Amino acid sequence: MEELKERYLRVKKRILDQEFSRMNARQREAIFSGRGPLLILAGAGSGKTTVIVNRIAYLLKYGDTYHCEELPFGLTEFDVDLLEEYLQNPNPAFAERVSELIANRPVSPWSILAITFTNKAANELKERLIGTVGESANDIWANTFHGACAKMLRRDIERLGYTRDFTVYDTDDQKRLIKECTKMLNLNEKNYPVYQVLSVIGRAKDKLLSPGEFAESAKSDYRLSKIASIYKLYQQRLEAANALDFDDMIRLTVKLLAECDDVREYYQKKFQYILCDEYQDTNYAQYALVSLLAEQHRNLTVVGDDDQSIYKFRGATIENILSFEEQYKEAKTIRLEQNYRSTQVILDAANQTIKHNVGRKGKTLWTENPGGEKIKVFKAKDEYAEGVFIAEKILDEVVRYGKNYRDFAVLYRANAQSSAIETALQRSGIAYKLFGGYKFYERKEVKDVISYLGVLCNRQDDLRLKRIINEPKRGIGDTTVDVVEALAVSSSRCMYDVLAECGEYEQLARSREKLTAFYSMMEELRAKRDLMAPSLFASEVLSRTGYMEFIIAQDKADGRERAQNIETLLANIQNYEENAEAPSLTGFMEEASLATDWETQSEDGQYVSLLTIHSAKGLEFPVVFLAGMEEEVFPSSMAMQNPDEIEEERRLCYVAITRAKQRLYLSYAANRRTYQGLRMHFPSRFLKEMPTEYLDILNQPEPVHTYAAAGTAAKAPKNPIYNYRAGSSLLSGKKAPEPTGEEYRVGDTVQHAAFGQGVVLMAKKMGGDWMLEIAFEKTGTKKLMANYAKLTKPQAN
DNA sequence: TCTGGAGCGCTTTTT
DNA sequence: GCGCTCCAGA
Repeated sequence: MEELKERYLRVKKRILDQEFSRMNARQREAIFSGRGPLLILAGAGSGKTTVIVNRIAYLLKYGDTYHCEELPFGLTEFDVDLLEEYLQNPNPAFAERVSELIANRPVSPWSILAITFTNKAANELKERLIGTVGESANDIWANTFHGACAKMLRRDIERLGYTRDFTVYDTDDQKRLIKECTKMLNLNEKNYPVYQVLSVIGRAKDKLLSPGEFAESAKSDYRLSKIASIYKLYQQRLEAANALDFDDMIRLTVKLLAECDDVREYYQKKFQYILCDEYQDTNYAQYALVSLLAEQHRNLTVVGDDDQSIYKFRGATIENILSFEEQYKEAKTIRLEQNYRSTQVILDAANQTIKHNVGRKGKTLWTENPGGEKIKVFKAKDEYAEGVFIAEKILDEVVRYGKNYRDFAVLYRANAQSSAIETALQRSGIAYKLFGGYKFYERKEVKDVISYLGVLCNRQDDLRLKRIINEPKRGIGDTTVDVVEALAVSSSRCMYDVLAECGEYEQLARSREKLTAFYSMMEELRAKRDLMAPSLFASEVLSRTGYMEFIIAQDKADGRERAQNIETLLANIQNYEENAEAPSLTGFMEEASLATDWETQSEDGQYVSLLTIHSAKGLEFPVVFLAGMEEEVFPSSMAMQNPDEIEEERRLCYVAITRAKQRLYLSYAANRRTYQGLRMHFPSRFLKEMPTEYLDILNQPEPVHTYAAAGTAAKAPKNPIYNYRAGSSLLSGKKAPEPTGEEYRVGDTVQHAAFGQGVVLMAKKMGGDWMLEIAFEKTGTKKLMANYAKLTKPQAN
């Protein structure tokens, strides 16, 4: 008997090892690691997602069997013989019986919760799960944090005093509401700019601070306590509107689980295994959520990499990963350091770059892929030329290496950078797909339609009611709207309810007719809401409200495009209807508010991907272009004041580099148009941080007049990238300015009495003087007026 | 109540 | 370069 057990356990492990033999030993350890908390410290490209997918596949098929010492009931010698035979010669005919013999209480798909951050990552995970375990993967909860929370809230939010028809407010809605609150409190919008207030409130919510708690903590700070009062009002308004912002979705789910024992127990029991990807990017609220859910089974797997923490701005705290072992004393930690994605050259460049960060745990990635091509660096004269370079290289690679469009990604720091690249790709006829950016659901006309539908689902939504009550124009002006709102506030009702009884109010006498007409139209539509399919209902709304007509009638240049966007919206609703299990209008609205780039899944994929580095996180591409490698672009000018933020930018750079499997192109523009106008740009410090031995400078800049030409001994760094040239080519086309006084051009070297020597980044003629932006060698970038600052130009030539 | 024009300040990154 | 706000005028 004893012998049988030993034989069984040995052969079981060997079969499992064999089945997962494509994984390395560390990865297998992670996959087979049984119950209990597990921390996987996974470097970029170390097969993190593969481990998650395989771990889930293992759990579904075998349960936690690898370390299990029990024998299956009624195991016979014959069974063990079969297993041993199968190990030597895996005959598919016996596969099922073998699984049966090996498995130990397989886990059901619906008992697994896998959480990611971005939609893109969630979709990727879902697809790979379906590819690995088949259709049963659809029952796995593989969602973003917000997606998972929305699911839980739809079910039980009534316990918190909201109704199930709650609306999800996006950032634009949030901003409008905050603006209103700021005004209501008689605070000056200049002193309390929306985006600042928004971020303070967001950070408070990330920490699960209620308005009261936040006010308490902000007591000693006048400004913060004012913001606390905005927060308080904002939250009241949200609740009155039966609306949740993104942060509320997490916060309220935590609240729901903390306050309702039965709900908590339900999910704690349900989710036997919880896996959380990108754990380094979780904030406190998300940490609390995961902890609560995992409390009972304690089968929590978190995966993370401190070098890839790039969401500090959103309240992410690295402590969550650092303290994991403390929180779960029995936790097991596995480090994955072997990289399967990139070539050694790419890895070395990434390692060298991230080494410049002080605050990190330290980790060295290695790979068995030796060598690799050098990283190609290109200097473009401006952002459009950068796009042209990328387009040319893509076509070149397609021809030379037989690559498909889908093998390429163009990454950039900020969405605004995409347009020049798009133009170039379009002109070259390259199919591309833009991820994120100006999101479809943020377009005015789309948002208007969504607002109509929103009010029709959730009558309490004053914010959206105000948006559409006079769109198209119905003669209901601001004054009337203000009166309705005031009446609503004073009677603690919503504006829609006031409209219902507008006949009773003396103040509304003049606009009564118009208000009633609007109200009865909305009521008529509301009555039809549940009788029609969502897409049909939406078209009905469009025609009945006159909105579609209104859009078409605007025969502006973008009228067609707007109409088309609305058509797309209708198509999306239809598409949702066909795919959702139980389609409903609210269901659609939820998807619309969360899934920003959802239409991406269902395409054939023959396109180049254009996306920000943030949204490229967790993805990989054979060939990566990293555009805009310039100071003030990347690192972003917003981050340059603060060393901590520079480190975050550097981690972002690390993420970007490590997306590439085979080849990496870095490009930068000597001149770039931003909203500040055309400006000269310096190459990014991150380029300088990469050892030149890994770089292949594609266009050796011609010998140029740099600092040296201006009289200073050659101080230019040895790295050839730093031989920037006066980027005057773009400006030189202009007429020569009249010869009075000194002329300034971008790229000129100038001397200032106090600041020393510098290079002109931007020059604008203003009156008789010049407004200059100058990068001084010692003191950094300054804006000055030329005459006032008494600049001199050392004579060159 | 609606429209148009001037003026200003702004966007980093995601859900 | 854009979008928002403010203000004047119909």
